[in-house]
Amino acid sequence: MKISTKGRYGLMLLVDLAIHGGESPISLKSIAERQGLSDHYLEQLIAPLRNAGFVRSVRGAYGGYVLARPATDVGVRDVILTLEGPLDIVDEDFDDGLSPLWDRLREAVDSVLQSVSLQDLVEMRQAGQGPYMFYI
Amino acid sequence: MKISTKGRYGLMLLVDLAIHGGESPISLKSIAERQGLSDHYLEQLIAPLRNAGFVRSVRGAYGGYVLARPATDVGVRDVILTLEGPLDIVDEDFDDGLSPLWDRLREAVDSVLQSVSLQDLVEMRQAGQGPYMFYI
DNA sequence: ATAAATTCGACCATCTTACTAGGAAATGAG
DNA sequence: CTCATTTCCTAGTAAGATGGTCGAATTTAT
Repeated sequence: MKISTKGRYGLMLLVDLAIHGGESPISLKSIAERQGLSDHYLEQLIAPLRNAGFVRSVRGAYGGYVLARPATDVGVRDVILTLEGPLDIVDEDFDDGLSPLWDRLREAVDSVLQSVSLQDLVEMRQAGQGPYMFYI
Repeated sequence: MKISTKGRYGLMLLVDLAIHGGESPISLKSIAERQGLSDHYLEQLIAPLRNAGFVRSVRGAYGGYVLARPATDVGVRDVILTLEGPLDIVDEDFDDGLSPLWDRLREAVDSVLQSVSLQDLVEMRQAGQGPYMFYI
């Protein structure tokens, strides 16, 4: 019952693009260095994000990636869905007679993810890095 | 991001015990037949449930298992926790700066599971098997 | 041309899942 | 006592997912 590093790296990737990105594209290498990740692995994660239209790519020297839409218009649920596949809590094709329970769980998760945008994550990260950080 | 068959079989097991169980113990074999599962596999699932005190076992001929507590006193969250381990949405030992998001997700899942008892599952199953079943 | 990038396809080690197999130990019925 | 029944315990295992690595082809700014 987990969200794997696929989804997490993917979100970190987009957050980094939102923070450091502007007009000109940003290379995966620079993102990987900033976030301490493997740039070769990030390639595999950004491919579906590109296909799904979250980012645009610019090939060649000084190329890289740019957010295709403003961070406020990118839903975390859609990103997770793209990288992790359908967020079924249980395997659908096996009936245990408890589907109302699994439905309620899925709705609960869905509702949280639905309510958060990429911009929210940006602010979340910046709050975490700020000089006045407290754990309440 | 799933609850595996471990947790689901475990819940089916306890629901079956709650429905068909009374004074005398019920054998895993009979449960396995009713639910269409492998009795040998169920053994492995009921072991932790026994250790956690959800069921009592009676060895020997005409032995089996009995619910240790009334179904209303058994929380679904505790059962899942016993069978699936901590229901962390993400791996804790890797900081992506997004912990508030993961915390909210865990709380949402926790709150749903917390609110459901084994007795609720019994009624859920019986409603699903009744003659007047509608999908709203 | 050359260096910096993306893109593409193959490969691999480790872990989890969902089992199966076999037997030892306990216990009630006859 | 003995035997069938049932729990209890330890291994093993096939398939899939996870989390990568590696090498090479392609594109493009300078």
